[in-house]
Amino acid sequence: MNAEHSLTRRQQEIYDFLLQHDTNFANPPTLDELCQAIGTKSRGSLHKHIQALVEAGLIQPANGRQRGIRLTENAPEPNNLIPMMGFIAAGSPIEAIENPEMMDIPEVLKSQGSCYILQVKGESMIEDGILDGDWVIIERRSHARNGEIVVALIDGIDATLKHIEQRPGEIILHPANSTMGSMRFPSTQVEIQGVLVGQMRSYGNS
Amino acid sequence: MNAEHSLTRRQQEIYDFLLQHDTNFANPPTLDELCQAIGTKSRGSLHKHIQALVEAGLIQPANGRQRGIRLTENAPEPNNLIPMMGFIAAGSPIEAIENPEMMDIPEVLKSQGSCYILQVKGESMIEDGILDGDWVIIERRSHARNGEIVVALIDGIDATLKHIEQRPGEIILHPANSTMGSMRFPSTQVEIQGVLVGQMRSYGNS
DNA sequence: CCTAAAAGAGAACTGATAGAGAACAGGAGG
DNA sequence: CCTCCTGTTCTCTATCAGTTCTCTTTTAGG
Repeated sequence: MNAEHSLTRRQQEIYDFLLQHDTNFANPPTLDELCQAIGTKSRGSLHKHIQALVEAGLIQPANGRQRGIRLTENAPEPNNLIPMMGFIAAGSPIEAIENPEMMDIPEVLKSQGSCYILQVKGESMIEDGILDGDWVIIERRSHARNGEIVVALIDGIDATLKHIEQRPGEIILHPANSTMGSMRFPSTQVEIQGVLVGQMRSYGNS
Repeated sequence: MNAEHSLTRRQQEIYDFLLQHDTNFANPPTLDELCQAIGTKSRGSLHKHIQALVEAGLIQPANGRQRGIRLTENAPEPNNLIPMMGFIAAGSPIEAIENPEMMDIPEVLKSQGSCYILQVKGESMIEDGILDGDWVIIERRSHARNGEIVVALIDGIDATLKHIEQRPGEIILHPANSTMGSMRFPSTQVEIQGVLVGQMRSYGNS
């Protein structure tokens, strides 16, 4: 976005310290604490460096109310908002929602890639602890490793959530429900739409 | 309407004290008692902090009749950040974490009340789709309806996640694992610490 | 050697937080 | 009635943290 604001020696030093401090302590350091840690006696001088880092977008500008020097990354959750796209049931098209609601997802439940949410209908994955009504977080991907749980599109119409087993020329989809059988298709007939990376369930608030 | 919901250092300190006091004593503390506990000499100053906490919705506004500083029933956590408090395994104390990490939870996974997160160890609830390593969101509550899944504290030591069945004078805890049996205790021996309201699982990033 | 950028020291200012203490109101109880 | 307890409101300071400023020292490059 902006020009390459290369950091000076001291700026880099301060930024590194903040990164380290961030992982070790709950509260961001104050200017005075920074002075002591970095080894300088003047708040004023240090503040000049802080300003440079703020302009570089690495540090959150002070807000009056909140104290401490805090990195931009952890303060306002950037956007972990991912869309709730619809419902998925074994053997029917994904029931899309016209106006996707965004949900704020904790970091650990999503992957690096582009994700979306589907709500599960049916019990085909019940033995893996995926129940009717659960939300699943899907990473948009067209390939998967064997054994992963994928959203598979069959004949361009039916979408289903299953374990995948890819063999030469064919793809086998395994449910996690001993009352159901596996399904076998020519590779050309199945398209991987995404891979399961997270799951959520709400109790009682229906 | 809403102020910045971030508490100041002192406000947090006072709120923490009240939470702790709440679990140890029957009656809420008076302003003077609070002064002594927190370590300040002025009721007036302390009252300013109390007002801030009232505005944040964490403390009940005074009602004339009732004396004492009392917490709001089911006070909401400020924003949607709720703390990851530790691990829960059937039949051992909750393994607390010294520095609770906050997780940003989607609205649907939590309840109105004060919540926290535990990570499940073991397979005692596997048939309800609660697997080893899952995160569960617990609402702080001391009562439950029969059939709900609760965090139950047995003899003040062992914590466990089970279905609860309350009968006159006794409490039965049911696992969701057909290889395990139910456990039966006198009511006095079991304390409900919270009720399961949500659940999360991460695939593959482990 | 000279110059400009980077870094440091220190003083002064601003606003938010915090504490002390005085004064007031309203109920409980002797 | 008066007095204690408790919550409330108020003013006056003190302290802390971030900001801004000026002046000097160090460092790097031509």
